[in-house]
Amino acid sequence: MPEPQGDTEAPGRPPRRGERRPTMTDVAERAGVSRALVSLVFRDAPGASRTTRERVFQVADEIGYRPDSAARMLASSRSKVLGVMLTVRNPFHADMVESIYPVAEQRGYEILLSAASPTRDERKAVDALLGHRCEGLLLLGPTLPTSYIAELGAKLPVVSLGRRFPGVDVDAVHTAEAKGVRQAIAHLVELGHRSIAHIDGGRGPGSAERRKAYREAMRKHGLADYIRVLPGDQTEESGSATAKVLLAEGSAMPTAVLAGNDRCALGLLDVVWRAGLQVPGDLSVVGYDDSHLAHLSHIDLSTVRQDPNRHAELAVQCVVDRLDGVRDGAEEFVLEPKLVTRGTTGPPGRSGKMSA
Amino acid sequence: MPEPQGDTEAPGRPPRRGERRPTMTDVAERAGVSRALVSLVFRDAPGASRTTRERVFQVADEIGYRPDSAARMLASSRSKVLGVMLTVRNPFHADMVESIYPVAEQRGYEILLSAASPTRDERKAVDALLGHRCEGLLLLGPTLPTSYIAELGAKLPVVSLGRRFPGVDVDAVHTAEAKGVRQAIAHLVELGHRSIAHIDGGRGPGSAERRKAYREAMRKHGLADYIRVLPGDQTEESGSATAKVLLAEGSAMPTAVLAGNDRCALGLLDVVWRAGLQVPGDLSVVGYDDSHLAHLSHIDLSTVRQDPNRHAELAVQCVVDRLDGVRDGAEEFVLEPKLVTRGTTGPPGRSGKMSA
DNA sequence: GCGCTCTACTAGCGCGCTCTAGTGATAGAG
DNA sequence: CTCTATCACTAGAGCGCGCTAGTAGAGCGC
Repeated sequence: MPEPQGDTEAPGRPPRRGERRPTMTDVAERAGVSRALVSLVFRDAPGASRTTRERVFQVADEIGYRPDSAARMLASSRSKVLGVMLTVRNPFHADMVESIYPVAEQRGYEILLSAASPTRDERKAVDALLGHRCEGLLLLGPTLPTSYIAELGAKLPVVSLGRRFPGVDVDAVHTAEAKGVRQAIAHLVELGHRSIAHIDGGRGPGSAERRKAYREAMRKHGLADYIRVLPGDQTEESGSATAKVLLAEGSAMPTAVLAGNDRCALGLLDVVWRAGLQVPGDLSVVGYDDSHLAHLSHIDLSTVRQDPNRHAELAVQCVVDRLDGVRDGAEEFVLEPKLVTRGTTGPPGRSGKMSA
Repeated sequence: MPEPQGDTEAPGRPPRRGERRPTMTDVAERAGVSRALVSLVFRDAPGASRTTRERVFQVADEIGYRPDSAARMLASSRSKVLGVMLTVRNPFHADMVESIYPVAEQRGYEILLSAASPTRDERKAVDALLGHRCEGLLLLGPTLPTSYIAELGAKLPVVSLGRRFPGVDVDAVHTAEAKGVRQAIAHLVELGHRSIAHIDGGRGPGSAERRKAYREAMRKHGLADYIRVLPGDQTEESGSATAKVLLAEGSAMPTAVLAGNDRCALGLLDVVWRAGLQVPGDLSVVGYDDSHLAHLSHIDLSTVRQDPNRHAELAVQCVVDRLDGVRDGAEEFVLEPKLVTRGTTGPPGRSGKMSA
């Protein structure tokens, strides 16, 4: 029976659930000023006295007025909204989203989240954002084809986090993958490891660079013979699957593994622990991302830190600067990674449980 | 009418950055019909011939027209948008979000995501959604005070997932916590366990019910003396912390644990595995949620399944029905949980590694 | 011819806001 | 006294769309 609306007559009719949401006009009337003045106050624009300002805010609060962003963006043709496309399961994305909110807010932008998932591809997620008039897009680890990214980039400021799109007019923020890998390998070598394997990240962001850097770093340390890239992707599944493969090798297995990312490292660790091996005694493990997972005290994963905060900050700044017309050409922000050594790395010292 | 734009007339070319985005009027002009007709076509309303319909769509496609949701919701005073508040790190939330999208789409609604996090409380997340004119709200495991929920519920249709708010005019979708717990305990008892502990979920959704049900189930099985509720919350940290406490007890530790949720179970498992104990030989573990994590082959967690798909379906239907005026009083949808036995539960049979 | 219905389409108001171009009112400068 | 400057505020035109009321024309029976 309570149908939404449609009958616009009868100004004083008792509205049902949720009474007509108060508008600027309501505030203006109640405060005894013009609608324009209220608008002024809410936009924090100059031209209103202190007292009036306060009264307007007070009245607004009383009647529960809240500016309508739809009308606002229609009228201003600026939405002040940035769209964020993410994969809802990815913990590193979660970290970044958390950081994006405050940074955007400080710059005066709102955030709209749109999730990609197996049943909802990235294109769809982006489409939703565009429909909501986002002025700029932050794409977290996009796997969209370059041509599509280029098309997007032609329409509005776009920044890709974690993946580069060379030759396309789109900004990118990512870490110097090679450096992180070099640090990780150097650390392991210093601890005395020689047989260091790498679980590949597949088509995931940064994987190609990491793979390449791994090979180079190994060669640089004179360990070319130990180079071993295990196929995988950036999921727990691939980590655990690889773990099983390695465990089957018994004493021939590597003494250290550099995983494609933290999730992968996690999957590997679980299986290894479960098999009764000691970490790092029997196997040292290094992750990549330093996502929330790695911090967890029971995991205590050595990993390559990619500062999600800094990523977020740069990405937002990137887009906002472009919107303000500060910058124009595509730019690439390369962040310094940092190896964080925690409890999953140590000298190779077999504990004798190898065939457990 | 100001002329469209001075230097940007070039049909067929994708719009350059900063170029005025095409409107309905543009489509109408180009197709040689009225604006109203275009509107008609895009709303899929009757009153346009097949041929016209097709031409309009084709022209729209050519110039890259995309309906502006802001204008749309302003004009119709219906946004056709449902807001979803979630905790970005929660895997069970991720599962639900994935299911919510298709269900909402099918019902003709869009979804707006807003994340709560340690640095962005739920109120703020909800505020953002309201500002975007959501017609209804889906709150995933809200921890907001009842009074605030009631306030929200008075304004618009709200459904809470996983947490009940008795006495408030707000719908709720949750599983029959007690049943799930009973099943889990029965399963463990049947396997021969007597000393079954429960890690509490703290203030998390469903925790109170689970705790109570645990106590009752234990009593029912004549195991009142073994009742043991360990303080915790619904994070990995609490699982691992509890694991350490239990491990310190040596042979006095319980033979089975019912965790507050899957994340908690995970934290516990990692520590237990790492300590070299066998699961389920030394300890059986049951989670709660059957989130994505539990499925992972290397975890293979026995857990109480809460169907996220069904949750999503019911929740969306709940809100939509209320919006359509089908229903009015607060309703509670209680779903049947289902114990899923996987690899982390088995008969208690100490493997002798207890002091590892 | 007339009225009637049905289909295909159009005119134009207004959703809640922003923003430009104003209006007075007061104050100091010449 | 007039002239300009500044401040506090207002009028009113849209932003892109939905939607109601309307029109034009075709078809049909009488």
